[in-house]
Amino acid sequence: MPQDTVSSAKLPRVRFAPSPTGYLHVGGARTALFNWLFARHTGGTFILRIEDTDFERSSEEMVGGILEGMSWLGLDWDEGPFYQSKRLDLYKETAAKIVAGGHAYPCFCTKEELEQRRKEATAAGRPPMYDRRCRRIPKEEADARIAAGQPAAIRFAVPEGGSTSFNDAVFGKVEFSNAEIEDFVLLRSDGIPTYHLSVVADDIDMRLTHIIRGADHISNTPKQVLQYRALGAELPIFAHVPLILGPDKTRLSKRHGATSVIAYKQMGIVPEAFRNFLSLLGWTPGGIKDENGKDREIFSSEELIKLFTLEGISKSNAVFDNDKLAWFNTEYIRAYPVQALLPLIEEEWKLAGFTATRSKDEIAHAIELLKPRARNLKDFATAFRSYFADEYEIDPAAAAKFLTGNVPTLLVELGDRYAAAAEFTEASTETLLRGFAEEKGLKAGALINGSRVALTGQTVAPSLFAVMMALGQKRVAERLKKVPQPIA
RNA sequence: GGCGCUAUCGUCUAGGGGUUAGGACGUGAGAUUCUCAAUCUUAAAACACGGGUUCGAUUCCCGUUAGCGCUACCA
Repeated sequence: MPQDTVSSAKLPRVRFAPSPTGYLHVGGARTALFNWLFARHTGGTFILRIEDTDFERSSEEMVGGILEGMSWLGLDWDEGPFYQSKRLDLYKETAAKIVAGGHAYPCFCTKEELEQRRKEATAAGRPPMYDRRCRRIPKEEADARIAAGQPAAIRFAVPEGGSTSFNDAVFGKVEFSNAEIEDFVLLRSDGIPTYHLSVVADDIDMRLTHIIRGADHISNTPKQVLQYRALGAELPIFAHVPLILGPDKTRLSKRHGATSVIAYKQMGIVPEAFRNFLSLLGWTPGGIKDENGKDREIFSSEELIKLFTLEGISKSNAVFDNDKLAWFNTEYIRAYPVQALLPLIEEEWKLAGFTATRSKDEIAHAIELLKPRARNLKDFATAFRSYFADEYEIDPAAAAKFLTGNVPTLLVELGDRYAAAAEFTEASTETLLRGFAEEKGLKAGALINGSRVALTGQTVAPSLFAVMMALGQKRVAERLKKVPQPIA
């Protein structure tokens, strides 16, 4: 046995820390997924932390939405959810420690004053950074003003010279001149921490080892590094993940359509498909070949966990491609065993207020038949309705294409033949139809296509005789006899 | 504007000092003729630009351009 066995203290601890100011969006979900994958890959701990210190914009409802999205994606966490709103004491203590160390000071400027000065600075072409005027207030005076009840925010005293850098696991060394970093607010005058303080306080308190988050946080990182130093805490490893963009290459937002993860569920996307698709946005296992020597794209959760590394994260932003997601979805639906698909389909039926009037076996048979042609779970409640219930619409376009001439009339007669047929197998139904077509002197194809529309209401369907087997003799006969006749 | 980051087909990406620059999605064409958004075959499609370094750069370095991010008592 190696004497230096892995102690649990060494295992990675990571977190997903959404702000409940909206539903779980695609970008957040991807961040959560990467953290989860990393934790599961390394045997580490995945923590969920709700960053709800913006009381005006946060809501419990949004927390519920985020949790719902996480569970839909199958991302389970080991600790939490922790709520920052319940940990305010920790932030106050942390701020006090930074002040005590001489790295922060009270600031008496009001929000209005600051805004005014910022406006002036911008107008004058100067950088709109805080001018640090309160930093020069003597300690006695500051103490006196606080004692007198004047509200004060706590600002971090950023070093005047030099630079602050960190080694990012994705981007490498990133350096910022301290002159570019303003004396940011740690604690607001009402005692509520800002993001800058609460992340650091929590990340230290929760003993996080790796901070995997969106690249939009790169610019914030030096502010956090400064606090780690002021607190004498060990720096975690930062890994910034490139952003997900819309088709127009701007940051993905509502303008691009669905951004909430739950919206994809509602569109009939299978969670594993979504997860697989998301995992490959901004990350690559590095050219894993399939048996044909082609790069693989379909990976099970287990494979993803096994393959995931921080090194595989790419540096450039990725565009969210709905077409590719749709492809993953069809691949997953196709590959799913019926038994796995059934509960998902049943949920769709429920949502559509639909009741399948079929036996379990008939349902399973139909699903198996339909899987290769499904684009999403919704299809089973809409386009494929005729396989599961007897009320269904005939697509007018399909009727216009194939229920023409004397075909409808002949289909009625064909219905009688099927009703009277002694045998009803895939082979026998085909023989019967082809014989009937020959007898009537027209191409079998015309009757096949017409039958398909009459039987399913659709032009997209499996092989007609397979469809007949799924429907059964009685329904085939009835539906053919009920085929709508052309009005003229 | 300032600061930071990035740059391979339309999109996701593999690759990496010498390659016919590979795959996938999407798109085009053909096949199947029992339809189809299914299936099969096939085609078009990329190293942003300019300088270096080098025998040789798509690959390494610098610059330009473009894109994105940050620039709050939001997170």
